[in-house]
Amino acid sequence: MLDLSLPATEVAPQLLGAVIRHDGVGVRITEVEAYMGLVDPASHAFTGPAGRAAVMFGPPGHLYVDLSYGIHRCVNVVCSPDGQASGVLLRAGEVVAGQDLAQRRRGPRAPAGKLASGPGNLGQALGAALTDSGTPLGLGRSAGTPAGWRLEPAAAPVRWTTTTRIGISKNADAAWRFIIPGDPTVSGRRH
DNA sequence: CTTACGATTGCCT
DNA sequence: GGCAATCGTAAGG
Repeated sequence: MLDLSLPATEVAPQLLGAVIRHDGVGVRITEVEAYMGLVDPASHAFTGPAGRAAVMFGPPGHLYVDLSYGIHRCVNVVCSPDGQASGVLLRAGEVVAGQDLAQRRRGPRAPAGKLASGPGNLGQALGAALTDSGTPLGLGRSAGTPAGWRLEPAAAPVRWTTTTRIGISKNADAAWRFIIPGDPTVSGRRH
């Protein structure tokens, strides 16, 4: 049973194999990272609830979308109870619905099998915008609502392993990256 | 108000 | 393997 009010390090492995859907595209998640708020210098919430990180301190089950390097939209799932901040960054996945739309968003040169590999690419494939930050994430299999954000928990637990996180300089030793080993859509180093 | 800096990507050598 | 692109924040004057 998926409980987003748990700390991100607990939630992260449970998101592997889950499917996130938005605006016509569905992605089966294969790579995530946990960010632990006030106790994690690498987290955007490390400096407190001001500014962009405010949503991270809000209730769990909402989105936190961040602009990276001026270009890329990174999609996070807010975890921990209201008032506490932690979140799971979705880094990569396999497009399982809306292939054509995802390909159009990523451009004709993007490899068809890696439309959502890498945090920026995943955000682009899903059509994530900065204004989606703070949006509630619908939980469970979509009954009929085609629009909006939905998260379908994994049907069965998947095998996973941990590594250190990618592209950060602070708290770089924490093994808070979770991947499905051997999956071809995982970005960057595979261990 | 001004400046420096990324939870990255893709093109170049 | 190296590096430029690009813009919302956060930090500093």
